[in-house]
Order: sequence, then structure tokens, then C-alpha cells
Amino acid sequence: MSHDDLTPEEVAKILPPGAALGWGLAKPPQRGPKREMSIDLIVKKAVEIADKDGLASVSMNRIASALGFTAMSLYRYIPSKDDLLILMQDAACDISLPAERTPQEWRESMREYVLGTVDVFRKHPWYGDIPILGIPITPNNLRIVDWALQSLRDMPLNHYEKMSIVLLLSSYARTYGMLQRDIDRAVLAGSSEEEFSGLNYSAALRYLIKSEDYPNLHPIVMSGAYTGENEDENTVGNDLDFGLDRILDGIEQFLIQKNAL
Amino acid sequence: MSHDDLTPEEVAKILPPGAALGWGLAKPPQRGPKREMSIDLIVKKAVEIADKDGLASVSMNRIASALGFTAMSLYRYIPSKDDLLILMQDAACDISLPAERTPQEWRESMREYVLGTVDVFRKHPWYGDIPILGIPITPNNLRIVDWALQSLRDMPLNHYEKMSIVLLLSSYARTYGMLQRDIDRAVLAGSSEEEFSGLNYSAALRYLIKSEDYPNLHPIVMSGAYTGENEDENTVGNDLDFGLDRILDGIEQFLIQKNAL
DNA sequence: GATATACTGTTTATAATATAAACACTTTTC
DNA sequence: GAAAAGTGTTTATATTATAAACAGTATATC
Repeated sequence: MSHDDLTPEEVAKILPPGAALGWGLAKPPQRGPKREMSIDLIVKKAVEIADKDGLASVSMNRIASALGFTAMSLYRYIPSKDDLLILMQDAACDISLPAERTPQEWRESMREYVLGTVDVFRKHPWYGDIPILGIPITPNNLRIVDWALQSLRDMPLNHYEKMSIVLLLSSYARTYGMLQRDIDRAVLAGSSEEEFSGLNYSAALRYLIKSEDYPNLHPIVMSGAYTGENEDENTVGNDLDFGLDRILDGIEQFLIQKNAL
Repeated sequence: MSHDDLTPEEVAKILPPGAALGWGLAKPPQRGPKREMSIDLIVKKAVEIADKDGLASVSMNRIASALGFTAMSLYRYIPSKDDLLILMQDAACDISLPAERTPQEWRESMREYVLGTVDVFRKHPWYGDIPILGIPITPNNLRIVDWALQSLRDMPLNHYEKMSIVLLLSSYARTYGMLQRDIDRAVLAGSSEEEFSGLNYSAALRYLIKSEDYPNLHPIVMSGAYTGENEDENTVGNDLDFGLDRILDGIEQFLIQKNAL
């Protein structure tokens, strides 16, 4: 249980093939013709296509054609499309991390982490479309987890408390990353931010939302706040910052209660 | 802007077809043969299939076959699969809401809302697979938004502040709903909860996570806390409750600051 | 009652998907 | 030199959403 002496081959067998490839655990072939492609090249091209045209446009054929090969050739490098997705996900997590911060700057550090993670979703709008099949186990993804933990390093919290806080932050980052991405996407699709926020639907909602059926929502729709009209009257400002401030306040309460501050 | 006198037909034109159908804004056909199906029947069957075999198994052919018709017949009722997805989403939101609570019980009320929303994801594991294309605009979905607002009704907050808090809660519910669903899914797929939590990968991670590369994560992986070994040593308990408590604490701070309590 | 109109469900057709199987080559190992 | 392992390609399969054309049916208007 605690004494583990595994060979790289054994480790590769435990992990999903895509993850094993991400860790570079596949030993290069000894015989046969020289390879004309590489895993990196394939993943890079797949990411490029996804960035430009979305995850749905990433087909084996499209990738291979862009590289000047046939679809089937890719299977000599990556066993399935699911494994390719794992590799793409990890590639998107290959970001440069900011310098470490002092323990007193835990709030800034956490904010930096959340904003940095949101950025992954904005840079790679397809990132959130890949389903989560488990906890992070690929190298770059884990590097980000390590980054998130940095802000808590010297706090008198146990491992589980630290992980729960990181999970809370990463969840928040994921949600807002996807929200932000959806807005970007709607804007790009030409439907404009107005359509996304619901501005176009204002009139329809005013007709449909009766105060009998929706007593609490009714006044908000009527005021135009639900669909984001009169954005200048919005005292809250950025929703992302608002929610993040509440979460950081909540964490602060916990840290005080734990005598960690 | 504030004086809107729209006919149902005009409202139907503003909304996406799926949403218009959800609101019952399509006038029944006047001529032609009697319809042998109905929108409700189709959506119900689609939900049934998705619940059993996942969203990917919901094809026009599969739905129609299950009802004893051909795939193309469905297009006489719903113009596209995207519109069907909107209707499925709204159908999943057709849940029974608990009794109202007093203003002092705002914490319980919010908790109830979050847990109720998480339940939608667990009951309909496909729910989170449908991409969000904008703010809620369908009847049952908006009923849930109305429910969430109830806890804030008598608080001295403006519309934007209320919506931001609801967005924070609903985002949290979404994240944990999907997380919970992913765990359920992994268990169902036979890979067992252990595989999802990463227990199966413990040995591999202990080999891969070097303290030089992952200084903050290293001790957590080595202790087994990352992969959830020794769950009995976990002092935090349920991650969902932990994060929710932090968020509610953060909201409480905000309410105090606003003299709302 | 006749006819035009609107609507029904069906059949046929299309382009795209992941990937399995068989193939002819090529490089290394024995 | 022969065997083994690996290369990229060709061919084939089952599945997808939905467009177009069809024959039949119920209603509206003459």
C-alpha cells in the first residue's frame, strides 16, 4: 500500500491510455518504418481545429487531412478519440503560472488562480465540452491543482480541508469559465451579447411572466434587470467578481474559525 | 419599451421555436388528418430514453421507433433536435417545489434550493450535457429561478444583487449536480466509485507526482487524501455541504454588510 | 357537394461520423 | 536471410440529422 515500486510499464497499464500518453509513458517503437507524425503534432493540430471551429469539428478525418494523412493513420499514435480528448484537455492546461505569493496574500492568490482557470475556458472554448470522467490525473492539469494548493500551503488545515477548498474554487472557476465562454460563443455566432443575456427576449418575457405564477421573478423581469437592460443601473458590476468575493469571504470565515489567520 | 401589447403569435416569433413550444404558444393545426402523437408524448419518451441510456442515445430514430413511428414524423411536431433538447431540459425542470419559508430561514431555503437543483442532475444525468445557450426562458426553468428568489424576497437588496446571488447558488448547484452525476455515472458504468475518485490510480500517482514538480500536491497524494483513501479520516465530510456552507457564510457576510439581517 | 388548402406520416436520399480488417511496405532483431 | 514489429492506406460498416417528394385525409370556402 505505501511501498510502491512500479515500473513505467506498470504505471501505464493502471492509467487510461490517454493519460499514460500524456505522461510520456509509452515507450517508442523499436522496429518498423520511421514515424512521420507524433502525438504532440496530432494533439496540437486537434487543439488548433477545436479553437477555430469547435470541438464538434474535431474529427479524425479533419485532423489527419490537415496534416496530410488519412484518418486511420492517427490510430497508430492514439488508440481512440476519447484518448485524444484527454490529451487535448491536458494540452489546454499547459499554461504559464504566476510567481508564488506570500501566505498573507492568500486572497489575491486564490483570485489569480480562479481568473487563470477561467482564462483556459476562454482561450479554448471547447475545454468545458469535454466531460469530466474523474479527478485530474494528467500532468498539466495536476500542475494547476498544485498551483491552487499553493495559497493554502502554510495554513493549519488538514489535507481534506485543503482539497475541499480547492474543489470549491475550481468548481467556481469552471462554472464561470463556461458561462464566459458561452457569452463569447454567442457573440461570435453573431447573435450578439444582447441575445445571450436575453435582451432580445425582454418583450416576450414581460408578456409571459405573470405575477401570479412567478411572484418573485415578476418584478425583476418587469424592471428589465433579468435580461440586463439598463446595465448602467447594475450596482453589482461583474457577476464573476461578485460571486468570487462571496466565496472568498466564506473561506475567510472558515480560516478565522480554524485560527488559520 | 414598457408598453408591450404582443399577441401570442408575435411572442412565439421572438423566442426560439423550442421555447415557444414549451410555453404552449403554437396554435393547434386547423385542417389535415388527426395527429397521432403529441409534443408531450415525444418529449416524455425522449426523456425516458435519455434517463435510461444517456443523451447520446436519444436519436430521432430511436424516439420515433419507440413510439411506433418513423423518424421523420417527429419533425411534424418539433422543428429540430435542438428544439427537442430545449423541451427536454424544461421537462426535467418540472419538479414539485417545497413550501415557502420565513425570511429568517433564508439559509435553509437556499440550501433546499441547491439540493433540489442538484437532484435534477441526479434524476436526469443527461441534464448537464445540454449546452447552455442563454439565460433561462422556458416555463419550468423559470419557475425554479422564481423559487430561488423566494429566499431573498424581503431582503433590502436591489434586483441585480438578488440575481447575482441566485446565479452564484445556481452555478454551485450545477457544478455539484454534474459532479454527483459523474460519480453516479462512473459507478453505473461498473468502474465503481473507487475508479472515479481515483483510488485505482493511487499507486500510479504516487509514482508520478514528484515533490520537485508538485511541491504542494505531493504530500496530499502521498497521504492518500487526493484519491480518497482512508475516507474515515476525512474530517470535512461531504464536499457539497462544505462548499455550500462556505458560500452561505459568504452570503451572510454580504447580507450583514447590507444591513439585511 | 366539389374543390382548394393545409396537414399527416412515410419513403428515399445525402453527407458525415468512429473505427475494424486487410494490405503492401519498411525497419530492426535474431 | 528470415522473422517480427510497426508504418500509412484502402475498403467497409453502421449510425446520425434532416431535405424532398409522396399519397392520403380532414377542413374551409365556393
